[in-house]
Order: sequence, then C-alpha cells, then structure tokens
Amino acid sequence: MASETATGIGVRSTRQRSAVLVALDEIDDFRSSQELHDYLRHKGDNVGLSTVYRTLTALAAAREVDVIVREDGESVYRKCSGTHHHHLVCRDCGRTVEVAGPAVERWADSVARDHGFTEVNHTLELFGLCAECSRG
Amino acid sequence: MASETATGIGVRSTRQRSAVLVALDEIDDFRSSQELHDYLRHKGDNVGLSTVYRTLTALAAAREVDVIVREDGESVYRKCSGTHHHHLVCRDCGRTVEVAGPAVERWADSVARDHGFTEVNHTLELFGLCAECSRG
DNA sequence: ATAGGTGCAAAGCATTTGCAGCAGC
DNA sequence: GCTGCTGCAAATGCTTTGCACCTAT
Repeated sequence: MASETATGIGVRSTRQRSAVLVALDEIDDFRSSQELHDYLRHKGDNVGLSTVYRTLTALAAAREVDVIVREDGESVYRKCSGTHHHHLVCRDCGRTVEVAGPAVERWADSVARDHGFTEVNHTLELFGLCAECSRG
Repeated sequence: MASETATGIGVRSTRQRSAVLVALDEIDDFRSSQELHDYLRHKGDNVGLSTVYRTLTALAAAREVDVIVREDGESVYRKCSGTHHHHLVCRDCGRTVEVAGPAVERWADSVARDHGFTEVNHTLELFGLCAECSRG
C-alpha cells in the first residue's frame, strides 16, 4: 500500500505496462511470457520481450497474477481472483478453472504441523483433459 | 515388464547407471542432475553430465524416481517409495518427508469429475522450514 | 559383431542483465 | 531534469542433441 498506481507495480504508468495488463484481462488461460509477447505483437502493441518478462515477474511478486511452473519448467501467468485457490488446467487447450479446496488447505496445515515444519506454502495444480478436448 | 535388468531402464548394465542408482540410494533428498553429477565426481565415480541427465530422465519416465520441478524451473530427483505420495520439503536444508493424503486424492478426483475433466493428474508439494532450520 | 550407451562439445531455450537512450512526473 | 522504464543484444544456466568412440552382450 505504499504508492498506488494504475498498474499496481512500479511508480510510473507506461504504455507497455498497460498493454500487458490489458492482454492479461483479455486472455484468461495461463500464458508464458513469450506467448503474451507474441499476442501483444499481433495486436500491434509492440512491447519488448524483456519488458514483458520484467512486468510479469513484478506482477507475480506483487501477487497481482498467478504463476504456474509447467512440467517443462516454463512459467505461465494468469490474472486471477484475489483469494487463495488452485487450478484445473486442460493440458490440450489450456482452458483453466479456478478451484478452491478448504479441505486441502487444512490438510496441508496439519501435515506441516505434524512434522514440525513452519512457514509452509504449497503448490497444487490439476492437469487433465476438459470435456471438449476429451471428445477427440 | 519386457526385459528386467539391474537398473530397471535400458537393456544394458553399465558402470555409469549403477553409479547413479547408488548415489540415489545414498542421498535421500531431492537433487538436480548437476548436483548428482558433482556428487558422483567427488566420490570418484566419473560419469558424464549428459549421461546423468539421460539416466535420470529415463528413470523418471520408468517411474523409478520422483521428479519435482522447482520454482526456478530446475528439475530435482529422488528415489522414493513406490506408492503415490507427495512431499514436504524444507526450503532451507532440503530435508524431505513423504506424505500421503488419501483425502487430497479423493478431492482431486471429485473436482476433476465435477468439471468434466478426464485423465487428470496433479502436482502437490509443500515447502516450508523444518524444525531444525526454523530455530535459526 | 553389433546395437545400445557414453562423453564431449555445440546447440537450444527460457530467462536475466548491462547499458544507452527514452519518457513519465 | 531526474529517475525509472524500455529495449536491444549479450550473457546465463539448465537441458538436449549430434556424432564418433566404446563396451556389454
């Protein structure tokens, strides 16, 4: 809450940051930095690749976007609701559903406590084929 | 079950594969390919880095080792029990505890079903500070 | 003998960084 | 005008691959 800006990150409002934010609003599946960069390029919003990387990294750090590290090690980003949740992602078309699992959170907490661990966070993502894609 | 060998992968038994398998037995935290390579090197078991990569990839494909993709995108490997489980990992010292969560598995299945997804698998890892490390 | 395995060095990729120029404030 | 932001290109770091040699069977 130090200094509120249009983008939520940084101190200046620039064309590039707005463009990235708009793109994230338009797309609502997880996309990599490079994919977002291509998307912007095709729209005519030219933004340097490094800027896309820097912006997404900053947005993720500010918790304004969710990040998932895919199994191939590539990071993908998506604008999400503010509350804690996980994702059910179609591995074919990328369609994403936010899912909340209070039971899982409680389970994670108790497992951590049982083993004497503190400051525990968790990663949990579900990957499968959505109804559309499984009618292949 | 085509052809059973000493290592569980490939058709030949080589010094290099045995060395990697032994190392995995000796260490029981998650280690990257490069870390395992260094470990072997210090032991005097010289194995090419590419061979370590190839062996770990093959072992993971054969489900003989577990893989976790860390947040920085690096893959880390560990020999684990055969049954399905997840991990509670100390982010400081790397100490790892296998945890089973039948409730989580059921939850994942039902969430997937509710959304019409099929062939769903999930990634779930807990990261925190173990008792030792939190007494900093 | 012959395929599979190995190792080196080079290539591939995603991502980060140095630095000069540009642009909000 | 300052300072932060941008963008290019170079650098980084993990991982994969081409290819010639080696070795278990």
